[in-house]
Amino acid sequence: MKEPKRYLVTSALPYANGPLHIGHLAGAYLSADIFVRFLRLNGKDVVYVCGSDEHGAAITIRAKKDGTTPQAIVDKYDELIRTTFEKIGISFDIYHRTSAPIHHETSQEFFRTLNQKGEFIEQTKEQYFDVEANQFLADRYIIGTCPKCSHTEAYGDQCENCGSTLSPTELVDPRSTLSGGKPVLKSTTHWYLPLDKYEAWLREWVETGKLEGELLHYPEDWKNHVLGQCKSWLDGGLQPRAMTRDLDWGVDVPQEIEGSEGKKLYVWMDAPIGYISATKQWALDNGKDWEPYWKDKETALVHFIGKDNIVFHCLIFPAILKAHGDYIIPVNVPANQFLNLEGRKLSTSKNWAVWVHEYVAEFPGKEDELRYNMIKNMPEQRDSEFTWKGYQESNNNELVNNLANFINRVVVLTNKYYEGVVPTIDQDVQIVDSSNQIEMSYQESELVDLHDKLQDLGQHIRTYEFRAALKVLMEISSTGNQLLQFNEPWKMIKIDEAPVKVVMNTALQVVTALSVACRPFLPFTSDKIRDLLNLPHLKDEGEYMDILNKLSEGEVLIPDGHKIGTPNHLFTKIPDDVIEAQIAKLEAADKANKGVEYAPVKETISFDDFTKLDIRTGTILAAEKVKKTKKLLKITVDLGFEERTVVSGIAEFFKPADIVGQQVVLLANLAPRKLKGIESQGMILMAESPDGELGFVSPSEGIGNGFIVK
RNA sequence: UGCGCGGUAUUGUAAUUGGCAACAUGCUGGUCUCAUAAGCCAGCGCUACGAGUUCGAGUCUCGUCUGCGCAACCA
Repeated sequence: MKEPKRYLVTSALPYANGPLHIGHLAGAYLSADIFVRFLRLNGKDVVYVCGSDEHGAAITIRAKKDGTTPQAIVDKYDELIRTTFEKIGISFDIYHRTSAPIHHETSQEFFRTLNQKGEFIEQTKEQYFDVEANQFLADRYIIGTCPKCSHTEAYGDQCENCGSTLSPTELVDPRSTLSGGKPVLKSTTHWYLPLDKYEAWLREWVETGKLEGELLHYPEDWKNHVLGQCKSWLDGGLQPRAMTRDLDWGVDVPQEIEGSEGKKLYVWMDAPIGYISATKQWALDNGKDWEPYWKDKETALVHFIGKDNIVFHCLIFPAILKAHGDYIIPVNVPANQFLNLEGRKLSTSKNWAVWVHEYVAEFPGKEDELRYNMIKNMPEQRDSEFTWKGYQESNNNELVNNLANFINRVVVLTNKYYEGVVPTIDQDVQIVDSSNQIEMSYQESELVDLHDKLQDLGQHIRTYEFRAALKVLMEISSTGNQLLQFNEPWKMIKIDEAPVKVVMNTALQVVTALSVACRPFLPFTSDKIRDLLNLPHLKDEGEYMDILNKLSEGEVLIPDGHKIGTPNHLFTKIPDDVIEAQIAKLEAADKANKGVEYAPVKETISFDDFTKLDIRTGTILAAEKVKKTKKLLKITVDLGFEERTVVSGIAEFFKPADIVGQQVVLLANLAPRKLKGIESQGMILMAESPDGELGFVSPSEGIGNGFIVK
């Protein structure tokens, strides 16, 4: 495969329903930003697009809850997300939004074309409709009683209690989570994309990189988990997928199509096409032509996403593009895994997150410090973790002690010895090189080494190994520290000036190289280093390529006689109290969040209904984990007059050994039921907190076993 | 439950085809004084468990335990 003529890079569209947290950054934005900044520094033709995803039911529901309009919600978060990205230095060529007219037109055009080409299948199905909320309900918005285990809080697609897969119509006594009311079945027609029809070419394309005989990518360039998940889907057999929904907030199905009334495009017929409409808007704004970026085979299309989006970007969106015709499909989808925070999953609803807009407000001027730690811990191959302690350490030990300190040493010494002027050197003077060797060590050999490292760094970025690339950057800085250390210019200056000039000149070349090489990762720092060197800021127009060329031609990067600036600390240490405050804030937010939402009170029952229940006191005699299950414990309860075996889904919260002797309250006349082959004879009553934590309900001290509870 | 990706030093992470287990941090000792109590040098310490294939296994196979994800509109 040839070097592409141009690149079109996308990051997943953030949903305009909340602010950005560090998990978003780690997933789809920082990596893409590094990639495109590097391409620009190599003089490549690249367009980087993104935008707010502003449609869908969640936004409508949110608006209803907040007593406002969907448009207001979307405007608020689009603005917040947009400025947050800008502050943290994500360098989109355009950040668009899916509410823009040009996007509605583009996605409708896609739908129209697919419809005309006969790609869709129309199907009519019965779906639950919430009369009160006046909308059809997605499976997740319906809860009811599980037909298999009688769990009363089963979702429309699955029962979390027994794990069985359900369809909403199987639920006994279904109710809407929107209004709480009983939904009615109503028939509705949708357009389905027959993904099963595309399965063969999708499989060949993903697994071999070949499409219609043409090699489009090497599968070994794709990440393991990306290939794995695609194969998993393909092996499971692709199913036709509805491309329309009954919603009132989204892109209309084109009006001239029969039956389009009240129908909106499904998110996957909407959001990814946002990449295309964003490109169109960018072209309009800049007097360019958008089409080569999406239609020319010499364009490399790269989607940066989180792992939850893999199948949509690797299978469904390519299928849509190909079904439409004329469009290219992605050459790679370097999905990242997930970032955890202090040992727990990031969660917007539980407020367990570091919000990026808060970070930039609380740590002004420290954007690169966050970027650095996040790139260092980017979940490239597996889930990884952000901790405030780790952030502090990487800042203090690596950015301050290694990088900033090296640059500061060079600037200070240059000012001290040469009044800030880059010294002219004698090429024939030997120095000690950075591996502590003196044989054949002239400035030239040291600069060859620098050239190799820069090349190595670039190679890692091209193969989406951003952590490895960052490591090389820090090695360059370490090498600089060693160069100073081994040559000890502060001693040598008293003996012989010639080698000091060589060392300082070389160190200044390294600093200049760093100002360019750090650009993709630490854009703000790049500008600061350029200021220290009294060189113009980078314009991101091929400067990386330039310095590589210069080095291979044996030219210097910063000329003799150039007057540099005065010393200034690039990074400062972050003290313990700042970190402790952040951790405390996180915990406080988490605590404040607990117990906020109460489930609504259920339907009134008669006293007779209540008396049907036989509830008894008891004590746990023994407990053991049920093999091959996550949640189940087999528990033996003493009821005084007999012992009962009960299988209970509490293993996530209690260890078997800890609950022996626990007094409990047991529903004793519940119909026995087999769970994992063990007969459960009753139900231990538990209190469940709004976020799903369980606690025992137990009689007060001194109450014996087998007593009736009423 | 199926399927996918994992489990590596105190901690966080690396390891093209099976071939000396690497980097950062930490800790111990040494050294330097240009620099932000920074730098540099030396040392300490590791492949979840059990089996198999192999001259050789972190890597391949099987089993066990275990984390996460997808299926199920959170990057």
